[in-house]
Amino acid sequence: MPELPEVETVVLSLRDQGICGRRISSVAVHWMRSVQEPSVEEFTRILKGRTIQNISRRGKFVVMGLSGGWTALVHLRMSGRLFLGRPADITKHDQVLLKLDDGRTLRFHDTRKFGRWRLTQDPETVLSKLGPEPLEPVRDFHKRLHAKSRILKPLLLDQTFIAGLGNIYVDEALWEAKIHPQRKSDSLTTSESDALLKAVRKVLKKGIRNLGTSLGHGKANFQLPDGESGRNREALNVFRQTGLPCPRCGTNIERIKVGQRSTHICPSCQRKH
DNA sequence: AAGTGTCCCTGCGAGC
DNA sequence: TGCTCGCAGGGACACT
Repeated sequence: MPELPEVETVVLSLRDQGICGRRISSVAVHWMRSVQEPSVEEFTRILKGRTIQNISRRGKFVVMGLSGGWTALVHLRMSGRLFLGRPADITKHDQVLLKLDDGRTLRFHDTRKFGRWRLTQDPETVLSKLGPEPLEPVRDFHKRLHAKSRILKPLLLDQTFIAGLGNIYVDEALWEAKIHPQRKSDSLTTSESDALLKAVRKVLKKGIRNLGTSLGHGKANFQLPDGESGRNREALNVFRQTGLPCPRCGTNIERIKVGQRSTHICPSCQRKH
């Protein structure tokens, strides 16, 4: 499940492989709903002939700046991947294909078909709704936690509160900060809020260093654009570690439900009260 | 305002 | 072996 570190890894990798400056020579959309806006016809017509000028990340969005003032926003959701490869590599679940002028093809591969592309001249309409970037200076984190009375985990997953976190890194951060996911956001002390933000940064940076987390058994859900998979899975402390000893205290990790999401905690380190 | 339920999808593991 | 079934999960949206 691509979260901030996985999206960052994809962006850096595509940039590293020289995607910037390449011209899109043709476009093919195999699953219509992979394109959220505009219509598939317009999407294809507008993209064709444009140059990819830059690529970056905002929250979990891949942001591609194109010639002529257009921007492509790609959200990978559950299973989306972006590969740069030869046309011969094309496989079953490639939903959107951009053929480039150097002979390579940018492939949007998405087995579960939840991923979405948007092509817009005003990306801020979408991006301005996102909360702050956790790896940049975050102002008034404690104050913002106390401005609401929300259950902590769903709040951290809310992209308008803070951008880029998903199920994996929220569980890891809450464990790191020794805070129970069902605590109310306005119950945290200032030192707990500080510890939480530090923990969020720590787990995200570690995820990026490890080139992302690949899950699944054998088949990686997340892969780098060149087909390699991240190695952060081995670095996880609680996520999908149910029944295994907590690396800090040895108590068995438990799996609970918080807001319909499976959640992993150490019942000794993370107390509700 | 905060929380719950439903939908979108496919692959996988469990149970028979 | 081969089938069905339920689950996972980010985000949008309707509803309470």
